[in-house]
Amino acid sequence: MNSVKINPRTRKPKRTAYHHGDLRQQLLTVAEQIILERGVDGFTLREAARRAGVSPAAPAHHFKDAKGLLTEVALLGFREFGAELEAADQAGGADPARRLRLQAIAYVNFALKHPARFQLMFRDDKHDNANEEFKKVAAHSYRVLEGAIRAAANVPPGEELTPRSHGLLLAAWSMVHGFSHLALGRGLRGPGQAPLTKAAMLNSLLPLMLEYLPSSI
Amino acid sequence: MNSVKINPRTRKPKRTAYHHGDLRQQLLTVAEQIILERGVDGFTLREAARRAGVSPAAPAHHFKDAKGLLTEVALLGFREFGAELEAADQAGGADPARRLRLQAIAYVNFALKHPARFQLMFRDDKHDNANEEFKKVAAHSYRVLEGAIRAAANVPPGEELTPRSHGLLLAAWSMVHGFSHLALGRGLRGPGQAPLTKAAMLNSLLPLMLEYLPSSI
DNA sequence: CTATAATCTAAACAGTGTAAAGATAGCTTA
DNA sequence: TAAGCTATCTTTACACTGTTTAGATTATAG
Repeated sequence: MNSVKINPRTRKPKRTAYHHGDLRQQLLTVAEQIILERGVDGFTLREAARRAGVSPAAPAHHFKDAKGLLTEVALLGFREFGAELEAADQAGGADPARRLRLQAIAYVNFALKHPARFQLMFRDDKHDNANEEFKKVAAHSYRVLEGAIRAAANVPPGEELTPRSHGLLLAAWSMVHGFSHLALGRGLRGPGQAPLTKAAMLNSLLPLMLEYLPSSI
Repeated sequence: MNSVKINPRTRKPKRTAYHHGDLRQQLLTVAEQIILERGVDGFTLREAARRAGVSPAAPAHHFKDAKGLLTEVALLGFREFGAELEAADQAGGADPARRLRLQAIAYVNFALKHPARFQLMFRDDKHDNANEEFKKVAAHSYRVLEGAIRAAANVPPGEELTPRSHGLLLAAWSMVHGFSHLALGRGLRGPGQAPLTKAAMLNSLLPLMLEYLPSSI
């Protein structure tokens, strides 16, 4: 029962059969590869079709259009993102400051590990932000952060955030979000404007900043 | 001597003469209008040429290509951005914490007032980041912030930033940069996921966050 | 086994950036 | 003033893009 039917076409992009067999999944896969190689804006639907070995019109049967495909990629990204934030949060145990700090590291770590995915996730013009499922998973990530803030500020779930705790949330979120964006651009430089490796940004720069992460109200 | 020859073609996009007379400047103007109306990715070189009333190939004589034109727009944006940061810095007087806070407000204010320009400025793929003049003006904005940090941390110019002051810089920069990005996306929401006006984000949300702006070392 | 639905291809259209070749106008120099 | 040179612009063309339409093929349900 647990045996999985492995479709040979899943592996070989160059197929000979008229029907692909697993096109939807493979389009998601190659889309991710493309935005990784060429950036979010380097993505083209035709290139995705090409890599999947199908005609340019084939994707339309699985996704409304290019935006629909990218929406799905972003959605999957948010799912993983939320899960990693949650794991970090739980690793923090009962210490709210530690929960917040580990979430912050996980946030930036995700951005640097999956740069294209991360950028896509926050590029509203590239996906359908009206999509219900998308809004749901995005909101979930937000709520993981909110959870740690509530713990730090002693605001029980259900109650509205106080102005001060709201400020704390904004400060923490903006910090990691801004750092991630700067790190993925040409923003962050080392001494003498030298570009930095991702490892350097994560292991050297980020800890310096996190000294200033507001962790209590 | 000081009388300025006003070229009528500067105002009327629909021109009849073969030569435009002020095409370079007008392309910069309409480019800014286009990215404001349609977003950074909504920009097309042909549309810019259309609005300037010239053929699709005309812009090539003033800018290498579409990227070249956008680079110039971003460069002009950075010039104004740097000037506004500098003005805010000076308005802070001798109080380092106040200098930092006013710069932070100016940073976010610029992003919300010129959303398209701001997004373009930090979209490395949309402009030629090897351009020397561009690097210069971008670096200038950075140095205005650095100045306030040096004052706050008591690090004289010339000396390298201490790790702690470097962290302070990263924290402040990331905060305002991240807030700006979230504010321009669909990230920041009010109670009940309701979208917020720019005024609300600037006047209600931002001050809450700035309570946590690290202002001393 | 057949009808229907799902999935794909082929062809076409309007749009894009940019390159090449030619037209026009402004400017310099005699 | 006239000639020639250079800057500026147009026309045309090409290779892309996303998406639509009509038709081909295959899978599947009855």
